[in-house]
Amino acid sequence: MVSIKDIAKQAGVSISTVSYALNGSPKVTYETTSRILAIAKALNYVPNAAARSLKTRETKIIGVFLTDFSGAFYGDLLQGTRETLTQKGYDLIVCSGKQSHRMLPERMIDGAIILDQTFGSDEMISYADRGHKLVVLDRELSHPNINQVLLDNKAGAMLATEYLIEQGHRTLYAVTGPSGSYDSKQRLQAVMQVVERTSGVTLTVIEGDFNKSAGERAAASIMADTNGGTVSSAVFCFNDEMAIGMFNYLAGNHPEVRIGEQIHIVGFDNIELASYTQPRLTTIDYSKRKWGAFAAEQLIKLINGDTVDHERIYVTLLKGNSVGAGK
Amino acid sequence: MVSIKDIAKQAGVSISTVSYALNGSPKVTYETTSRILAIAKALNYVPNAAARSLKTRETKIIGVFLTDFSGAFYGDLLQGTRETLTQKGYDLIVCSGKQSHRMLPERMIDGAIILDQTFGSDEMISYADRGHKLVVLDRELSHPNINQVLLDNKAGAMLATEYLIEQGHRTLYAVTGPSGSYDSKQRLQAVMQVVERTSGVTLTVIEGDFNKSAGERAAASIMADTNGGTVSSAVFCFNDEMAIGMFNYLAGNHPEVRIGEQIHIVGFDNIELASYTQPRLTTIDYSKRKWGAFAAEQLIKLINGDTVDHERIYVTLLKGNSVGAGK
DNA sequence: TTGTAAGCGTTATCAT
DNA sequence: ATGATAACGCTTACAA
Repeated sequence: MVSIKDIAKQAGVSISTVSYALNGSPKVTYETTSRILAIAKALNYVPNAAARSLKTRETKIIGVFLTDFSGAFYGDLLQGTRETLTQKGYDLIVCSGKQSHRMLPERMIDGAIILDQTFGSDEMISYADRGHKLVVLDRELSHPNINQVLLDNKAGAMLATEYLIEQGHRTLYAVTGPSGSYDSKQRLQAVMQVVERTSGVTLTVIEGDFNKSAGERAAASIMADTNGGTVSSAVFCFNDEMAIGMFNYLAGNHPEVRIGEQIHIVGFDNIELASYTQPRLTTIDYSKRKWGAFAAEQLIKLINGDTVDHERIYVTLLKGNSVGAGK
Repeated sequence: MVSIKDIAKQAGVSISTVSYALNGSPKVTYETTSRILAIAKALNYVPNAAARSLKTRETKIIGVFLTDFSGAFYGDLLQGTRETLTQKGYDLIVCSGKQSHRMLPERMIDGAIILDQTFGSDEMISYADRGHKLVVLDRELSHPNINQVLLDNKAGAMLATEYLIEQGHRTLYAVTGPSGSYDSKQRLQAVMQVVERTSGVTLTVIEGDFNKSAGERAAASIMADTNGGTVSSAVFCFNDEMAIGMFNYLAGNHPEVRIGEQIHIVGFDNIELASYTQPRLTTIDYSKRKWGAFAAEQLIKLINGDTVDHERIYVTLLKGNSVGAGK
């Protein structure tokens, strides 16, 4: 491995001069600087990150922590994050799994953006207490070193529920996320709020887990409830994944039940797949890229010691054909 | 930041004893070890990655480099990689973009798995020359420090082409990837080989780029060619993404043309979306998880100085309903 | 303008 | 069984 020491030797100067030169310090003559740069290039010199960050106590790398790499959902978010970070002079790495948590306390990254239910809040707080900077995307967490960038879940859930009611539906179902999910809790609260202030509406809550299989199970249960779709029903799945599971189940087991006629379905997230369902899924849309970009921005501010308010990502109702008018 | 120095002071021992104790060396008494461990925990001690890897010259982290984070395609691959790496005591980070290339030469990672067309082969070779270990998933590269784990592109392309011919189709189209793509080149070669040894088959090659839009353009061009689908045609899209672009274009612009009847389509990759197309896309399938796992395994072997042969991922034809019999 | 030297937090060799 | 100490490659006062 070639180090600044080797360059110094070659150039006949001291290592500090080399260091200054490499970092473009004006303290070194243009002449020596360019000579040193030339030698560095000739020797194929590459700085050693470990040595540098041992000294500077920063790595210029931000970590994004996800539950898994299933991607479909995260692509745009990461793209948005990366763009912003690049522009601020930071690099981005994506991590998943308990093992990789160490990257933050061990200082391999300068900060973390977290969208990972399995990441403990207490764990995060203990990191924050030690001075590490975090942005959370999936929970509320109050700490000077933690910022939140959250979806406007309540607005989304209200939009969805009100739309179903507006369309004349009175037999509502809500398929939730896993019990620990902040997003799911928020959505359910909003749904109940809307239902409570509307008379004549019945709501059945079905516990799900944000996976396709939960959507299938929910569909089965609803079919049992509604006499095989004879009674019309309107379902708000708390994410698109489950809505699609529901589509699949119905297509496979009840081909006679038509979505948007006997059963009406709304999702949440507007994932890519949602635009390929037949009929097109009605869902809650928001800019995943902006979400990622905001998170990055907030994190950099935290790192720079700027004050930051929590951010909120606004959502809209995207009307597809999976919801029709109630009779 | 609390360091082993602090622990040493508290415990009234030297830093070397602390270091040994923390690393579970048998040189230190069980007594002192447990005392030191207790103090470390009490002080909330976390080792500093930079300092350690400055000394040990390793980070126990592997980087996977992708063209982008669009995920849909990479989820399983990364999952497979991560499982294998975890088992071998390594962590995984996912990187994308030119910026992040520095991680390898700067020794922030112990090795790299590369599936990124934009990563220069010459760049990789220069890294390999300096002793860095790489596994490439998207090109052939001969170097003692580089291993390849490649798809069996030829087999896949042959399966697809032969199937189309077998089904009685004679007017074939091939929609390729971008000109630089190794996978695309391999597939095209195999297609041509099959076509050349079969009489009465005409092949038209349409240049694509692995994106949906290329599939749309190709569809338009084929429609023009075949008098709006009046003449039957059979298309091998070199990936599913383009095949789906083709589905979209046809659904939007030629609803009267039925896939699997007037036009027959085969894809490559069997991405998740492929199972949602109507009709189900016929495609070339392979285990993405196994691909990732192999790559990880090979890389660890390289790092350990073991000898490694190149690996190959086998593929199969997955029959959907997007190809029917030719008349 | 350039050099000297201390120090970042570890590991590991050599003494004791 | 434990301690002193050098070293890893770099940054940065401070001195010259």
